[in-house]
Amino acid sequence: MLEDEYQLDFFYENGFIRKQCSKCGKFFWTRDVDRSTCGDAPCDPYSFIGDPVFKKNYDLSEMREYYLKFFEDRGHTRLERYPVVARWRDDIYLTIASIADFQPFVTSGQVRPPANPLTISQPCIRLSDLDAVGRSGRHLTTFEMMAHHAFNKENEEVYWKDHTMELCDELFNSLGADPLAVTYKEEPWAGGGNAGPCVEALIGGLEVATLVFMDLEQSGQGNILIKGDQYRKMDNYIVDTGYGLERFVWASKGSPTIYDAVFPNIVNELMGLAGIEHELDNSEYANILAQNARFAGLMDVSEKANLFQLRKQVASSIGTTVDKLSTIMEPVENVYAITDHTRCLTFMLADGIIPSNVKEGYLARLVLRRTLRKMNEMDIRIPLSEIVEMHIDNLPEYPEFGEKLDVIRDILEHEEKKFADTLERGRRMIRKSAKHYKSAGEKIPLSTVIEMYDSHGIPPEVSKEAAAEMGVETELPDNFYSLVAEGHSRAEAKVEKVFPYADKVDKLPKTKRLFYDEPARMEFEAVVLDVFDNHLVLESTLFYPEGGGQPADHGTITVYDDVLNVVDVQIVNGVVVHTINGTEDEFHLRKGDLVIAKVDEERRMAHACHHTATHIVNDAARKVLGDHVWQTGAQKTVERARLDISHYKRITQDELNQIELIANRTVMENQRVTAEWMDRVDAEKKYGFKLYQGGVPPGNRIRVLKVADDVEACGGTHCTSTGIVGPIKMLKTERIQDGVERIEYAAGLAAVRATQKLQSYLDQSAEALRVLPEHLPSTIERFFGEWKDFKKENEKLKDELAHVRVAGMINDAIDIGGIRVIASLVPNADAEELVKIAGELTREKDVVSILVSDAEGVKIVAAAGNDALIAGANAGSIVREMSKVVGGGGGGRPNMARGGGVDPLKVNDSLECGVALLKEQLKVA
RNA sequence: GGGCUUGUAGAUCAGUUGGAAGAUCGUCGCCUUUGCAAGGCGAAGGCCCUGGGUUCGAAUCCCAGCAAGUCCA
Repeated sequence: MLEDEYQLDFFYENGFIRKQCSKCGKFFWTRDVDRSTCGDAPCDPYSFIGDPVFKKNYDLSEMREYYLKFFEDRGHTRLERYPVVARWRDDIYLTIASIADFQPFVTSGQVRPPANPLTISQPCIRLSDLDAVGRSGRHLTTFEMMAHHAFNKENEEVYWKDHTMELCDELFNSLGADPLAVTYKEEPWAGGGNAGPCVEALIGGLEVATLVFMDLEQSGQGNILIKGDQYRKMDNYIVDTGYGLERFVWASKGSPTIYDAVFPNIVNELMGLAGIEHELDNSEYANILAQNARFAGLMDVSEKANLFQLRKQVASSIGTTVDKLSTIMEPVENVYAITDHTRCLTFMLADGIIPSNVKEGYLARLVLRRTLRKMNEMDIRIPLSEIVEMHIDNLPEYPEFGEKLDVIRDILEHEEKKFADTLERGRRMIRKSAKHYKSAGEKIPLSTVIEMYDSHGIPPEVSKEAAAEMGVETELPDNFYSLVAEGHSRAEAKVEKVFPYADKVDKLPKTKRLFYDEPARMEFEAVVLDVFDNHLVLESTLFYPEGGGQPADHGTITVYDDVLNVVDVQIVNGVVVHTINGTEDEFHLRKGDLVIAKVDEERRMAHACHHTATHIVNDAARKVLGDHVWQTGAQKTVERARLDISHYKRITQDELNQIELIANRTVMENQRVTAEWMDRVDAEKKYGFKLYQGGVPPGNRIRVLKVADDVEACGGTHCTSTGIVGPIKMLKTERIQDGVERIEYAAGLAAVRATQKLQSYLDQSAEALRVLPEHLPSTIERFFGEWKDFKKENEKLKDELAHVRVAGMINDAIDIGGIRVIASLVPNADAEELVKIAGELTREKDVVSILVSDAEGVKIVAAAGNDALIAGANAGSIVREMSKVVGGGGGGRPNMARGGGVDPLKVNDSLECGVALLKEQLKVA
């Protein structure tokens, strides 16, 4: 079936023939009648190294510009790149392909494309082959996907396969590629719920472009089977191409590795710092790298076993040993990886990712720490920010990077310190553990190494190294990381809550939402469209459904004489569903009834104040903390609101005060709050992706809300001007994740109430201490100091008291088998005092003391001096038995034990019991 | 979003089965020394993160919170 897809006029008219690869069996198109292989790895090895495929060599910006200009000249609109962090999507963190820019709404046909056809060079980040980066000679974490896209609809076709192939082929020809060297391999493509035929463009053994003709979508009813899944034709069909900028540059230069082609000056600089002579003019050295890249091109080197295979092949091809080769290659590979990783970090941080322990922030930290480890290994002792600065200088076509330099430097310094601390902490833990296993004469077990990594972030090599310094071996198998993964329990798939009547609701027309046009109106009449149990759908409503962190409106709906309470309002696919407190039996509503409804105005106003305040605070936070601040969540209630923002440090009280001041200033300026329905594409162009801080709404048109300098796509109900918000009172900050700060505040009347509450805390505290509130800090400090002094003095007095008492008590000792025994009641003494007395008494070696007190129930302490112990006395068992008598328990060591009970009347019985037991122990009849 | 680890003296950390809060470094005082480095003797310094619970008794066990670290999606 799919075969027909590739029978293009373009091929036939341009002298191509379809062949089947003699090695992999796949079909491909070529102009070369003698060719028998498809041109892709592993069927064809790299031939471009040392033998560039284009007539001229290009650096990144030249190549990018050439490409974009080429497509611009051929009717495409050039688009600015999108950020590497996919702010407009909630299903992926990073931009992994140019088409990701247009998913999901443009590709689904819901939103018109920003231009059609268009061309773009989109920086992408893929961390899936992290281990291969540096080793394979071709893998990068960050690359630019140059692309031209055409979005076709039935009866509105821009262009499809033939023209796409034509453009691609023309591009190669214009760059001076040998037409006979270019092959186009057929390779059906599927991913992310879509699929379609695809052609890979290959030259010199290198895949440089992928041309996807996306025209299928996954569907249970589909009749096209690809890789076991069913697909069906889509109404719209999309030309999704991807040309690897870095690969084009590499192919144009023919350097041994892609790294030497893409950022040669930084590679050289770092090689120098690492003390490696990276002389590509040296043909022997260049040959090693080239051979490595050629062989690596044929395999996946992210696995250790494969890496060894690679080494073996390269070693034998140049006539050396694996060991010798490894000592040459490993440092070079590390430097390549460092160069690549730092470029990745440059894009990540400049586009606003804050390193964190969750989400995309974790990915940034992962790359960052990996880089630091490699730098450490290579003994490159410069701040990370210096390398990042080199990249920024190297990428003048991204002027926005330079503007972020100060924040980036700050973040990097902070992260470097953090990692150094973590490692130092880890080394200490390992040393401790090593000491333990050394004395036992054992290796450090795997479980410890896993825990060090999993719970404390200490890479296994670091553990091993630290242990080795102590002369202890470490158990560290090759499949360490998979063992770590095994230890993790599988996350349970969460069951998403589905509205039970979703099917029926889907058939109803979308509810007219009146609250946008008439934000001040609270009463309305409407016709009932349908009723499901206690859920009610009206044809129009003033009730705001929960959304955007704003809770649902409450209120009443009156029908005939029944007043029904609305306790929840949700929106299901554009249909607003009101939930009534009660069951259907209790009220009598039918389709077509006319109801009078009233929204709880106070609740709505409180929400509106907090919602508008949230935008104001967000704006103020960005002004105080910096432009990297990004809203990651928000929630409003009647009493308070909270805003989560990305920030790499804790917010200080001083900063919070500033935010509060700026926010209240915005309020006092009484600026108009405006909401405007805009075309999505226009809005994005005008305001950027900051629009989507509160979430990404669906649809072609979005509601753009402007509050002060904050512009966001927001569907909430708001105050009409900032003055109406009233005072904004900061309540607290909280660190909900590393890199995410939560600010809590109250606005309007809630702010006044919050302030009053704080005031009452102060007043109550001041009153309790009988001072004025302004004297609280000094008074409390004094009190706390005095309390500590009293505590110490109390301790001292008890010591002295014990000392004094002891003198009297020792005289009352009775002799039991040569041991002096003091068994007595010490009235009102607490356990602490008894211990002191007993301790004091038993400094005499031949003494056993059994003390009982009637404070707070019964306290019992027994102690035995050294001679008494030898004679058989055991305070522990004495106390245990005595405690039973008074209805409690106790125990301790033979020389000192404590216990107690609840029955003070049995104090004497208990003492007698203790003495009797002691006699037994001392074997005195 | 899920998992794991940790909060004890100024710092780094011990603290057994629940039963007398410790070590090392640092600080202070005295001694030794021509001086420095160091050594000797001694001292100060603890809401054992917070709040509940279990218990005669909690740094220790349980629950909740706060703070910190870390792995993964």
